[in-house]
Amino acid sequence: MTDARAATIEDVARHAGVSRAAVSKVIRNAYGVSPAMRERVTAAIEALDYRPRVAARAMRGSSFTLGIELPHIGNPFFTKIVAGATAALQGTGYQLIIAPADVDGEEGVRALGALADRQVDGIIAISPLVSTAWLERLGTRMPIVMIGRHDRSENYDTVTGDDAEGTRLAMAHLFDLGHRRIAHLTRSADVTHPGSGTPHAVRLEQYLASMRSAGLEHEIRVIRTGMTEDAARVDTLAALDDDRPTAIFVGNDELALGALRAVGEAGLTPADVSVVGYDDVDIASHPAISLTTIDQSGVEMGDRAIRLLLERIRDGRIEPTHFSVTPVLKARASTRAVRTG
Amino acid sequence: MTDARAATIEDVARHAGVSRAAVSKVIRNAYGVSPAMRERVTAAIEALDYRPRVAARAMRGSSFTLGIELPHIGNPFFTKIVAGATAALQGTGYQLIIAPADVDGEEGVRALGALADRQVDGIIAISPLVSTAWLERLGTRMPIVMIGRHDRSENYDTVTGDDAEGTRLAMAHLFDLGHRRIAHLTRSADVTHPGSGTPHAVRLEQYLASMRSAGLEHEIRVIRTGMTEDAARVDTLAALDDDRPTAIFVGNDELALGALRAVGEAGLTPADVSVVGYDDVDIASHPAISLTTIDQSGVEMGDRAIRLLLERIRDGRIEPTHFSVTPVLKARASTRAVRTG
DNA sequence: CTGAAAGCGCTTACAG
DNA sequence: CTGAAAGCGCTTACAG
Repeated sequence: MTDARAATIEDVARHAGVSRAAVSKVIRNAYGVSPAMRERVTAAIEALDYRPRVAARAMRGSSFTLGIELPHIGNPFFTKIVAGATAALQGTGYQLIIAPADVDGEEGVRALGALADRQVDGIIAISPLVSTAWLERLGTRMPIVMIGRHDRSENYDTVTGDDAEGTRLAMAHLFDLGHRRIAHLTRSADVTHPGSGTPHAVRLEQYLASMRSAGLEHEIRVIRTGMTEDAARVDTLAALDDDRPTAIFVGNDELALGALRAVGEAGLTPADVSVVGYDDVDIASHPAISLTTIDQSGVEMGDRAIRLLLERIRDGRIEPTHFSVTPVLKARASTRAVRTG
Repeated sequence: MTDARAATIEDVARHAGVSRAAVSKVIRNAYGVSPAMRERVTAAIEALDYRPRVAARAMRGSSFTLGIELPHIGNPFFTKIVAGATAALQGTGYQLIIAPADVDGEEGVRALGALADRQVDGIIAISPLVSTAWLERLGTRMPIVMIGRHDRSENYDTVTGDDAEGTRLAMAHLFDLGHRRIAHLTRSADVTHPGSGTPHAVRLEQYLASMRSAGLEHEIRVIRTGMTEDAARVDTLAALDDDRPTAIFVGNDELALGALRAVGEAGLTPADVSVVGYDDVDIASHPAISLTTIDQSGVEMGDRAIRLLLERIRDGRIEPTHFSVTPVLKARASTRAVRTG
């Protein structure tokens, strides 16, 4: 009835006939509380349906909230990372909040800043488009795990896939199938800046290296596109010209789905143009899609990122840790032996 | 250098030689600030790289944060809702945080509670598995928009698809193709409880009604499954027995993809067993998938939910509003005319 | 083991 | 237009 405002710690203390400090201790499971007091307080909490305000707690202690910055919520690979993180958080008392940075590339700073402003106890940043210096500064303020990028720092942990190795696997697979004219479809130049350490940068560099060491420098062809499947479809379609490649190594699965769509729309099949993706999102294994790709276990990445964060928060770890997952080739029907003619 | 702790409003006030109240007014763009003072404060904010702590603001005013509860982050339809919401938030000064409830059905309460504990200024709840009474109580405390469920309340807004109409479109399409033996693949009984108003409940009821009014009561077959594509694959496979249906109307696209996979694994094609989904997720239109489905515009739902929330927060609207999007049939290759034999 | 008091960083009336 | 003071709901030393 008199539901006007939710109970506060003051209400609970009064109801139980104890001090606010005592209630606080019970809530936090702190030492120095008699069983009798614990019982009375617990009963009062129950009776008043009391829940501590996170904002008030955050002012003095911690917010029991971990934040994850998502560059593009439409990408199912990121979704797998979040699923892994969510599962790892079960029973820890911490809550995950996601800050989507969907709109454009510059939004990463905003999303990360928004998490910091909310006093989260730690942040997972997925291949954020911010400078190492910026992230390092944030890392002095709170625990950070960066997923994806290969640049390291004393101030934050990293969880990465071995993108060079993954790319080598993909290229070797195509070479084995007899392909020589292999194009690479990747994001715009600002995401693949050499030395930036982004997954896309590393994959591009290794693509170039693999082509060169196979003596195929003259066959190198880099196609640029945006962040979405549809952008990839449009840009692939434009690249299926007279001089078209026999295979395309694509920077990630979401873009590879667009490339596959383009191949179909051009009246071709994987027998004409093979497509390899990267990530192994769920739909890649669907028989109708059957996309050859590199599995880099997003679930494990999310799980690991949470563990690293909790180590810093609860165990007080300071030294940076760098964890790497091993990529695995998933050969499927979207890659075929090159036509001999 | 002395980056020990981030600047507070006190630091800014001192730097600018004004009171904290003055800084607060400038931040909030409140009335009664001379241009000169505004300029000095702005300069000080810039110089100190000051950002107000959200937790502190939330204690007195608002958190400028909106929360969205996601039942299952793996479902790309929910992802579209989030994308619509994110876009609608651009330039409003509000930030969206997502609370995933991925783990199991009961997690909805936890996720919603977590958002409430964080003093968000408003909440979007996607078909939450909580009672109307529970949600109503929450609605007295903060603005709420519920997406999906058809139950209404004086205390919150709703954004729904016309699930009965969408189901009618799907069933009419199958009838037109000559199907009679049409099964319905849906979630477990606790999600389709009659009268609960969940989308799955409404779709199930309309499936039954459509079958009955077509004189096909004896062909009714309801197959139950879990929340994931893989669960749907397994349960569909089990249903492709000697007495198998010629068509399956599936509760949503994610499950329909699993059903499609099962059809393939059973050595059949849509020419043997047609499949209709619901939602029109992106991959449904991929030529290799080509899933017939009902488009209910998740992006528009997310956009609308944000607008309704902001109306309550900023304009002080009190009367509940109910918004419905109109479903559209997307007929594709996963539905074929029934074989005459 | 228990509690009174200070303080976290803001906003909000209220004086001036 | 400007500022001093109270207060939001917690946690944290510090006494007792």
